[in-house]
Amino acid sequence: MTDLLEETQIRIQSQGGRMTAQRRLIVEALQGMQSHPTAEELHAVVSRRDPSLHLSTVYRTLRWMEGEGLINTRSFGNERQDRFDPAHPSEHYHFKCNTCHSIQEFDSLLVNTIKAQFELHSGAHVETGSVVLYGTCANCRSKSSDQCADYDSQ
Amino acid sequence: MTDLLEETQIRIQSQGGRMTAQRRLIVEALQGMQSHPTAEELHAVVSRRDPSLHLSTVYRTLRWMEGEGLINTRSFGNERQDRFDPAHPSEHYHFKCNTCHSIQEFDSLLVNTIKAQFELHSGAHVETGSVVLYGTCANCRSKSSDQCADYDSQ
DNA sequence: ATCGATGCAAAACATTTGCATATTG
DNA sequence: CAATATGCAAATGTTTTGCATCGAT
Repeated sequence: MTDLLEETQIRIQSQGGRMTAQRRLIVEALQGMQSHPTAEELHAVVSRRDPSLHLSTVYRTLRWMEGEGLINTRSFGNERQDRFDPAHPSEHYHFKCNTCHSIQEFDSLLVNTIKAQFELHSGAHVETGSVVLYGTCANCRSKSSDQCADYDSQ
Repeated sequence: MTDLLEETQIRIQSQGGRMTAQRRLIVEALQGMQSHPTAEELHAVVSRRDPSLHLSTVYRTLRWMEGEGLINTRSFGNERQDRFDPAHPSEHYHFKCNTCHSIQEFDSLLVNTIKAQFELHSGAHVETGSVVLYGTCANCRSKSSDQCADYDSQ
């Protein structure tokens, strides 16, 4: 998947859908912000360009893209809201900083080993896996602990 | 933690709290059902013994236990509701069957390796990790595919 | 012109909270 | 008796949905 907008175009047309200004804004915004916004965060961004673009349209577009496999929906830690993640072709995993709440992606071949081990001892067939690590990111570690406190909201 | 009810007793008393019939029912039910019930599933169980026990009491008890570290709150897959997991002393991981939606626990030393690798290449400090595998459990695999379809609700 | 997408408001759903009452220690 | 926990109802926050209207093809 080279370009999310382009791929979205194709999917829309292939089912007689319509590319609207709203959809374009939403997909571009999602591409533009790295990391994994909530629907509201995404809405805040697109609102700057089109203040009348409604939150429900953001949700509808995101859920449709999810159904198309263009994005993935994830819930981290104890956050109440869903986060939306452009669906990279290969499975990847996440680290979330408990201090600044930023999310990093990473990959690890060991997850395949974990899957294989579990399949072997349980008889299950494993299709996908989610790994989320929690801790303190390098950036927050380098700050003094009292500075970090300022970031510890939400 | 040998016995959840016993440990809960101790925590309650150590802070001038009170062991009520409701709390006892909730903790016993949580111990009794293996796996990871939602607040509503737990409420359904305790309701059979005390129909007037309110859902909000279940939530309040569960959240208090969570704060005490007696249980963990988890959200699996795209489920809307939280699930509550008696906090075993050591970290453990989960497999969820996409067909019957049952949850199995497992352990793997490899997760520590994944953590260490990520720490090394990112400079972060990793405290905890969550791993959830998804697929088809041994039980569902042994059934024919059309039988499985009956279980595929929600 | 047609049919799909949007904005809006209301519904749905999970969870939390305020408060009067009941219960525990 | 005093303080804590409960039941209930109402509030909160997130996501979904019905419907009249708008807009893309």
